[in-house]
Order: sequence, then structure tokens, then C-alpha cells
Amino acid sequence: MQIGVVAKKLGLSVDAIRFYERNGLLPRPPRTEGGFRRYGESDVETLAFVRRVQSLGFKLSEIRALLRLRGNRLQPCAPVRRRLEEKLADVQRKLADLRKLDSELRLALRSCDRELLKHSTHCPILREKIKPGGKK
Amino acid sequence: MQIGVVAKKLGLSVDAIRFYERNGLLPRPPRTEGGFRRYGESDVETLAFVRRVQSLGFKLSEIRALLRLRGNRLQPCAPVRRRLEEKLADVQRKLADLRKLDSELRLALRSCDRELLKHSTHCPILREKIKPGGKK
DNA sequence: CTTGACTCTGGACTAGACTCCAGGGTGTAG
DNA sequence: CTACACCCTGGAGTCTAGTCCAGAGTCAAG
Repeated sequence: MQIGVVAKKLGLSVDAIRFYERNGLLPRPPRTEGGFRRYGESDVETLAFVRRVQSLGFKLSEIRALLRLRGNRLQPCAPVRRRLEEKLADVQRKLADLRKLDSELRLALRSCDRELLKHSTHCPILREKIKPGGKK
Repeated sequence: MQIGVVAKKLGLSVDAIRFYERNGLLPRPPRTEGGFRRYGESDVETLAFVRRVQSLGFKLSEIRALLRLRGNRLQPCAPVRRRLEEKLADVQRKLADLRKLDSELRLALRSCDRELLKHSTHCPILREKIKPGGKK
């Protein structure tokens, strides 16, 4: 298979595949005489793995590490589990931050509304009336 | 006040303040003869505003727009309200994405656990056993 | 052999919010 | 006057995950 076929199969761009190769997420494949990359099924699987794990929120540098594990003949679950747990903890933190943000935005909206009821023209957000509510 | 004092007061870096100035988030202050920036209380307030609104999830380009509103003598709440609502909608979308991610990570962890119960050494994440579960 | 679709490389560019740097000038205490 | 901390500018670098490009080469069909 040449690169365009693989790209189409996986819904990625040709440039993205070459980018993954440059960044050690995909082994350098054999080439034709003219220098075209020739890929096999295992490359497709590797790329599918990359995308799947990426959709779990891992960044490329982390995926590189997972790929090294995947290269081992014995494939221990424990390190993967640990990484999944860390990622889950990240997600929890982000969720907490976003929930806080959500409630602060709602608070700000309510203070706008109170001001509108009073027919005031002074926006309370633009004035400094709201508590700082520090960012992490 | 010189820039370092302001920076310390607000917990920002000197570079960040100069960066804000370059990007139109802070008016160019008067200078000493030697060229040092001299700031007043209103600059501190502006910077505090920037940080507060930033902590509400606005990006600097959006904050610039808010600052223009803030500069007006009559300060209509409606445009601010509209922006707050848009931002709230953003946050809702991000929350939904993260919740989905959360459940996918938990799913992946469960499949790890099932494998461990079987005393298998093959990690199911590294093998391709999990459904793609496409990313938006 | 020509055409057209595809591929190659290396490098530049994107957004966002800064940080870091060199090389030089300023302010002030002692 | 000397030290020392601080400040100035302009520009480059950081991080992420790619995209876009020019200019050149290759492959398969007709």
C-alpha cells in the first residue's frame, strides 16, 4: 500500500502520517526503488492504535511510550493501567475546573440580570464588583 | 509604581505585563525620563480585570473586546451578557466531551481489570480489542 | 512516450499565551 | 563613584499537532 491508501483507510492526511513517522510513532517503512513508502497491515494497525489512544486523551509523546510497551513480546497490563488511571485523574481535575467555571459564569449572568432588573446601565462585570475567584 | 512592583502585586511576570501592553490589553503608561514605565492604580485594576475575566475562560482577544466596552462611559450589560452566554455554551460543550472521555477511560480500565482476573499477561489496550469509539 | 495522479523532501506556518535572551541603560543606597 | 537590582528593546523560542507549500521525482495506464 502506498501512503495515500493508508491515509484514506484511516481518515488521516498523508502529511499526518509522515509527521507521525518523523516523530517516532510509526516505524520507517520500506521504500520502492523510486523512494515511495510501502506500508503493510501492521502499519495500519499501529496507526489505528495511535488514533484510538489519542481519542482517549493521550498526547503523542505519551503514545510513543505506550507504543514501546506494545513492542514488547510480553505486554504487561499494569503500566498501561497506571497511565489510564493518571489520565482519568487528569480528566477529573479538568471536569472539576469546568464545573467551577460553569458556576462562576452562571453567577456572573445572575449579577447581570439583577442589574437589568434595576434598569441600571452599569454592567457589574465591567465594574469590579465580582470576587476574584482565583484561577489555579 | 514600576513594572516589577505591579507584577508582584498581581502575581504576574514582568514579561507578561509587557506582553499585554503590546497586545492592547493595557494602555501604554507614561515613562520616566530614562524610559521606565510608571503605573498607577487604574492599571492594576485593568490587569486584575484581565486576569479575572481570563479565569472565566475568555481568551485575550475576547478580553480586548470586553475592555473596549469597559472603556465606554455608558456600559451596557447586554453585550457582556451575550458573551457570557456564549462562553457558558462553550463550557457545556467541553463538559460533555470530557464526560464522554471519562466514561471511555473507565471502560478501558474495566477491560484491563477483566484481563487481570484471567491472569492473562496480554494487555487488551495494547492489542486491538476495543472498539474505535470515534473522536468527534 | 505522455499524461495525470500520486509521492518525495525540507522547511515554513498556524494558534495562544506567554518565556527567555542579549546587550545595553537606569535608579538608588552607601 | 560603585554596586547592584532593576528596567529597556527586539526578537527568538516554547508547546501541540499538525497543515501547506514549492519544486522535483515516480508510477501506471493508454
